[in-house]
Formats: sequence, C-alpha cells, structure tokens
Amino acid sequence: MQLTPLEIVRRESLQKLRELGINPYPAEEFKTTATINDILTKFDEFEGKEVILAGRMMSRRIMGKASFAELKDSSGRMQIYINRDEICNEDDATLYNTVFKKLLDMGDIIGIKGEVFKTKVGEESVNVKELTILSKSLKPLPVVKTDADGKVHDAFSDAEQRYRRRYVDLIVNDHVKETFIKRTKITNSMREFFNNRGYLEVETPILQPIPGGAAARPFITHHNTLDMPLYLRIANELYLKRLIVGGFDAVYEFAKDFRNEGMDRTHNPEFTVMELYVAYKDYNWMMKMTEDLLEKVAIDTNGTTEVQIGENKVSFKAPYPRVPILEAIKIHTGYDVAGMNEVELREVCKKVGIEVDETMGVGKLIDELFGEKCEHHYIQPTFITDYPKEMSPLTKEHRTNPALTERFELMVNGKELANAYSELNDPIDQKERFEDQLKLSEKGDDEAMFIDQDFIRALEYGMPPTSGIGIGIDRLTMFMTNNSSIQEVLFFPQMKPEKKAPTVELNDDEKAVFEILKKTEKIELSELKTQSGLSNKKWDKTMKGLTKHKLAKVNNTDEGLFVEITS
RNA sequence: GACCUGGUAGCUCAGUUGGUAGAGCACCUCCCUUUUAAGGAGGUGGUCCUGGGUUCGAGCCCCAGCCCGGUCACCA
Repeated sequence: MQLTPLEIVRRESLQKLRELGINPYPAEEFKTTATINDILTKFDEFEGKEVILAGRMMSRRIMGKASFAELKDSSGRMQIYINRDEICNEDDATLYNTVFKKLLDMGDIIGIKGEVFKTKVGEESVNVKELTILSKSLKPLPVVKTDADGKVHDAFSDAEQRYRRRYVDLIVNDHVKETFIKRTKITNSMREFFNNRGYLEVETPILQPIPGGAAARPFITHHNTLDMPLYLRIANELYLKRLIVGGFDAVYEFAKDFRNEGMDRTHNPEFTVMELYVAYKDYNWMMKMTEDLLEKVAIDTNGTTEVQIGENKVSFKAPYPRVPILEAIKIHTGYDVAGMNEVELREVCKKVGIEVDETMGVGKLIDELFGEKCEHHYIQPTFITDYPKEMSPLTKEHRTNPALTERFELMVNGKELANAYSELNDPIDQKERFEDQLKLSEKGDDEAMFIDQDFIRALEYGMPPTSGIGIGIDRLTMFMTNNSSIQEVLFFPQMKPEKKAPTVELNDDEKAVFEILKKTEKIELSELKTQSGLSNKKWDKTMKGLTKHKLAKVNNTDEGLFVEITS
C-alpha cells in the first residue's frame, strides 16, 4: 500500500520518538483526574488547581517557545498552553523543541498534567507541566476550523467518507456524536419507562426457521450442522406473543430486524424496532401508553416536548388526535369509501389520479389512497386507526365493524412511526388469515406472510387479549435529532464495499516484458522495447507498471539506457 | 432496478474553445513566550474514480464500468 507524503512524515516521527526512548504506544494506565467538561462547567472550582487530562490533540498554534493546542476528550474540547520552560529543565529542551514541536501531530493522543488558568484574552486553559504521549496517529485528520462567529470552515462533509470512516466523522464533527448520544438517551428513556411499569425486557431468536410477523423479503442463510435454511428475522412479533401465551404479562424487545429490500434515506437493510406486548389491554389503551411514552422520551432527549423536524415544529405533548383511516380518506379526497367493493374503490383511485392494477385488493387500494393522498398531511403526531382487515392479518377484528381491524399507526411528520394492534388471539381466525395470505402468495404476492404452524399451536393453548406495538427506533431517532437520513442515526450504515485494492498482479503485457527481462537480467531499453513488440502507449504504460511494482528499473549509464530486474 | 448530479492534493473546492494540473487549510524548513480560522518568509505534495476510444495532444469530448448522493420504483 502506497503511503502518502503526510503518512511518511508521521512514520518517521514515530521512529524518531522510539530513538529518543519514548514509547509511542505505552501500556500503562494513564490516570486522569478530571474531564474537560468538568473544568469548563465548574471553572471557578478548578482555577489554579492541578489536573491530569487525556485526549486527542486537535490543533496546534506554535509561537516559538510557547504554544497553544486544542485537546479533545470524550466530554469536550479545551485549550492547553505549553511553555518550553514549564515542561523542560534548563539544559535539555528536547521535550518541547523536538518532541512537541516536531514529532507530535494533530490527532495524536496525549496526556497532560498542569494547572487550570485563564489566558490574557480570557480563554479557559491548562498550563502544561508534564506531557505524555499515549498514542501516535499515523493518518492525518481532516482539518476543520471554526471561526470567531462559530462558522465552520472546510467541514469534513463528504457523505461517503463520513459513513465509511465513521470514526473520523466522530472525531472531527462534534454534532455527529451528539446524535448518537441522543439515540442512546431515547432507548434508555424507553427502558426506564417500561421497567418502571414492571415490563420484562427479553431476547428472541434472530435466526428463524420461518420469518414471520411482517410481510417482507427476508435474508436467508444456512446452518451447516442442521443442514437447513434459516432466515434473519423480519420481525419478532410472533415470538413475543408466544411469551404472552407463556404467562408473561408484558414483554418488550429492542430488536434488530433485517429486510432484503431497497435502500434509501429511510431504509437500511438492518434496522431497530422496539416491540412491546401487554396482556389484557387493547389498542385504545396502547394509544394512551404511546402518548405517555413519547412525551417522556421527547423531554428526556431534548428537554422539551417541542421538536424541530425539518421545517416543521412538532409537539409530542399528549394527547394526539385519533382519526379512522376511512375518515382521513374522506377528509383529504372527498370520497367516502366505507363499504365500497374492489371495483368501486378502483374507480375512486382512478378519479384521484392513483395508478391501479388488477392484483390490488380492497386493502391495498385503501392503503394506496391513504399513502398517496393523506399520509403527508399528518405532521403533528396523529393516530390513524381502524385499518381494513385484509391489510392486517395479525390484528383482531374491529369490535363494531367486521370489515375493519383494531389497528393504529402513529403518523409523525407525514411518516409512520409506530404500528399497533389489538392482537388477534383467535387461533381459528388466525389460521384463516394466514391461509388468505397463502392465497395472495399463490396469486404472485411474494411478500405475503408464511404460515407459522407453531404460532397457531401456541394460540390454541390460549393467549390473553393483548395489545402490541412496534416503534421504529431509527425513525424516532431521526425525528428527535432532526435528521432526514437514516444513515445519520446509524453508526455504520450499510455501504457497498470500497473499490478493491489495486491488484499486485501483472497484466499480460507486463508479464511478457518481465519474462524477457528474466532471461537477460539486463538489456538495453530500445532493444527490450523492440522485443516486446508493444506500441508506444502500451510500452510506456507497461514499463511504468513494472517500475511501480518495483520489479524493474531503468538505469541511465554512460553506455546508454538499460533496464534490469530489481531483486 | 430506472433516471439525474457528482468523483481533481490529507480536507474543502476551483479548473476558461481540448494545449505543461491550481487555491485555502494541513504538511515540511525558518522566525516568533498568553494565541485562537494566530501571524510572517520560503517550500513539498496529484492513479484528475477505473478501463477503452477520438485527437498531434484529454481533468475537460465519446463509450463502458465502479462508488457516493438525490428522485422514483420497491418496501402495509
């Protein structure tokens, strides 16, 4: 691998440090006595006191015998002041002149011991008395500078580089770290909410013999010993319900699910859903629970129920409006589609400009009407309720209308955030719904659900009336952190592999020329060119290739140009 | 999967009808003991994404491909 000039300089510095007897990667624990955030927030307490800090040097301003540098630890950034006469004794200034000024670089991880003070211009700083190298950095970091107005210059902003090298992104872009800290605050807040109510956090299989609980294309893998296919879960719903059958009153899981489908700025092949199931509850209860939960999450994350999402200000303050889906369609299209059959619905869709085809049933048509004409109107949190039966094979039939189900989706900023039901617990009804799915599948719907016989068996033992919900954690994090792309809330979003490393293998021309060279060891350049029979362009390219791989070199001698093999 | 942008120094970006590859920061050398996008003087650094083609000559034009991003399709 070819090193850049900047990398070569750093490797030479590394070597020189070793020659000076300094281990650039020491093993010993480095005990710190404070964090940068502590010092900055409680400066009065720290001023004049000695502290030991460790972190990464993010910038350096050398002014002869004194320098300023910026130190960054996990809590923040602050300035340190390094004076030659403070860190060196009188007869040996190596530590300052050579080690600090020449051999250290931006990005190196150092430890310092020094006194907290304020500079003439009033910046909180540490006056360094001792300097320890904790880890030498061999690759240059992007240089991001912030001016007096807080304006960022030359931000490390290339999305590809930021996602592929998230570690660099986290080092130089402080706001990125904030996003991920908030993500954890969100899940901590939810856990706290559930645990306080006595709900049990559980783990269920990721490798499933039957991928159930949702309609999506799964990833498939193979277990060698059992010699059978296994699927990465698309949902964990059916396993959590088995646990409700088993007698737990409330179980929840933060689940990584996997779907082998398209990727865009709201879809990653692996994503996180929090699913919760509570016995003896219905979807009305679940709406109330959701309001309470999200209000708490918003406050725990941002300190307020008001969240700025793009251009919209969204309030998570409970309660949220509840709108039946058919009502929503009536409001936004003017058509009352309640009780319409497939033919009538198709007419309505055509009238409002939605493309339809023959495979679409009643459920799909209603879904299209809502998705195209209604969904984007619901900016403030809104429960859309009572979805048609066909679209919801795991949901209990509505208590007053057998064509509908007891289901809601929570819409926020025009997007689905959560999906919840009064769970279907009638095993015979469930079996029939699965069989309907099978018919859809036979009609060509490759996303219809598989039949899980064991799940039906579990229901046959009796599952209490239960309400369940799934909340998209990635999406919730996007809302709470005002990010419009899922990649911004995943540490390592899925990417295609980087360009493969340049091959060391020779191409045919290079091989041919190298063969000639091997016979002669040394040959006049023009003679070799003639023997190779290559055109000017190809000759040039071939020779450049061989010299680059350090297999051959050209010697300019008194007798002329000669090519020889390098050993 | 389709279409549209883009890919040039470590980072952010310029690059004129096709004519020897540029800037700022970073880096290197020198000066500078409270600076702060530190400053001053000088300097180094390139697979112009890859592979073909057109041309006397390609970062630029043409073809094919790769990768990021965006829009759409798909994804209840």
